[in-house]
Amino acid sequence: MSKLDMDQNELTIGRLAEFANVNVETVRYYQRIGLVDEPEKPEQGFRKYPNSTVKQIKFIKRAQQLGFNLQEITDLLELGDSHCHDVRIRAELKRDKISKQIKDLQDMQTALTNLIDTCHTGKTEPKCPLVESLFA
Amino acid sequence: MSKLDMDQNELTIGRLAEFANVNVETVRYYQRIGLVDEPEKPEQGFRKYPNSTVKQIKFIKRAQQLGFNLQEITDLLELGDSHCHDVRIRAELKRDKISKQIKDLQDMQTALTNLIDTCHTGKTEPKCPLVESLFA
DNA sequence: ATAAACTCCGTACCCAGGTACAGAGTCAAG
DNA sequence: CTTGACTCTGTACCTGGGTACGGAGTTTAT
Repeated sequence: MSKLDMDQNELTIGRLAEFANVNVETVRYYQRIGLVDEPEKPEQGFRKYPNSTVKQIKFIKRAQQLGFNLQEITDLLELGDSHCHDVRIRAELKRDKISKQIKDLQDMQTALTNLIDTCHTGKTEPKCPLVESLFA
Repeated sequence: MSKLDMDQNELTIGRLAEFANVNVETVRYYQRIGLVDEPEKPEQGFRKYPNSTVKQIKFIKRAQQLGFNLQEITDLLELGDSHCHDVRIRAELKRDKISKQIKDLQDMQTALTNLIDTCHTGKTEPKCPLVESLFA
């Protein structure tokens, strides 16, 4: 095993960030809030990060895309491998929350569409019926 | 017209906030960002707000519920009565944005549901398949 | 051996949309 | 005429998810 191979498993923060497609400052931020472990600082030189941290950050980013916030992701990671049932419960809760968000947005959409229709009817009104109906 | 009637049309900030169902600090905040006009401070006593400000704040709150942010609401109010066509365009743009948000959330929902199904298949796995598949 | 590039550390700042609070002035009721 | 409730003003703080920066120290390439 060459020194180069070792290096790929012992990343500096810059390379870690590069592989994980995040900013270096983001990694430090995740460490600050306890979402990612910070390796001990060696006597000599810079901190070394294992390859697994790349995966962990990618996990975080995927979970964010699913609508989990960082606190929820922290909780998920703390649950870890052991409490599969709890993880599923959380995923289901999140799915339900998303359903509600969708419903709210659909209501907004409907209301907006109604307003826009109002606006279409009165062509050259002195006052915009859309604004008027929001005021009413 | 009694003095009491006058008072109802000349509100203090506290009564304004009460009628508009917002916090006094929120009114001040809206004034700070130029969303609501701040009346001149009289030589003697406190500022007086016209009843129309109540309507204006309620408009803001309704528009927020439709997904407009305060900057967009500022723009809408500046357009005022005159440019009905522009108002309609903005409403349509907002509606389109909401459509996209709904689509994104539906994608999240699908992804979460798939993960939850994965979780159901492996009953008593040593590692949670849901977490594993997020890591993969 | 030196310069560029990187890391470390602490702290400050960004966004939106407010909320909180201190200290002073003012108003209204009893 | 005093007491309690309200207003005014300025400034600081909050949440979430980062980003920026300054002045070290360290490493790597030439």
